[in-house]
Amino acid sequence: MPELPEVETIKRTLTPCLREQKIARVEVYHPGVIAAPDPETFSRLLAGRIITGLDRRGKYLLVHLSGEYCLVVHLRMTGRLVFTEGAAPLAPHTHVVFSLAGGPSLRFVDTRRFGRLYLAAKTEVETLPGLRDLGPEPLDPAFDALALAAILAGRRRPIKQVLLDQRLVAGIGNIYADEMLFAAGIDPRRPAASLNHEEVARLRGAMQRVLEQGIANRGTSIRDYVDGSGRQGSNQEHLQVYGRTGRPCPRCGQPLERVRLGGRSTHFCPRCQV
DNA sequence: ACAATTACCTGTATGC
DNA sequence: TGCATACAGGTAATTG
Repeated sequence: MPELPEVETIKRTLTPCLREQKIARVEVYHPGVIAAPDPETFSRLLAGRIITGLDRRGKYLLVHLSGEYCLVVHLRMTGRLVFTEGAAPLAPHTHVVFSLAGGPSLRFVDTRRFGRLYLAAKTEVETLPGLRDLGPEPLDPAFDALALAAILAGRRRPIKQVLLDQRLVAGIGNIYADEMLFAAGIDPRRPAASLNHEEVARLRGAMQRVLEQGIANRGTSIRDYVDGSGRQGSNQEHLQVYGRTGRPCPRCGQPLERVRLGGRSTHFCPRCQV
């Protein structure tokens, strides 16, 4: 599922394909995926604009456009944004096609249709529902142990649920949350505020290492994720605990366990994570 | 203020 | 083979 490293990889693979390209025409095959404005206005306002650059904020992809507009995309679980040369047939579940001048296209494909697209003036991007309350970027140099400590202070919720709360930290999903807690040797069920200074510092280091490794491996492809060129990542080959229930812990050999935490499956080593 | 639950969707795996 | 069911999980809305 597209979490921070996957969206970052999509941003990096799409940027050279899309920069300075002109959107000639936009076809919406499933209006439900357009969050705002209404699909007709969405298509009309996009046609003729130049893509000036791409950005990422949490799990959101921002496509900057001429005329001070911005296309905002959230892929949720199964969404894909793929650059396609020429007139290849549409993949199943293709909901929006952005035809670029000269023949190529950018296609939004999403089997479960959870993903959403917004078109907004640049000035209102920060005020969109999902972006307004987004927490800090965990890979920002300013996100140090002190910043993490301030986020955890006073919170009795399990540490994993805090890591998944986009209002507190941006971009972490179920896979990377499990991996970073294993890397830090911390039990995902621990109340967030129960971590001592040393554990907070360790977790912060693990968060950055695990996310950087995900990016270096071009994302985790378990089911649906592919980058902007349609290629799979390789980070699934490096997962230590996610999806490995019952297999030996890579550190101590104890069988890995799975529990449900806040409705989400949570993978951990009962011996290494305390 | 916080926590738990449900809705949104469909493909895949499993059990009978 | 066919059918029912569980499960995957990001976010918003709802309920407690």
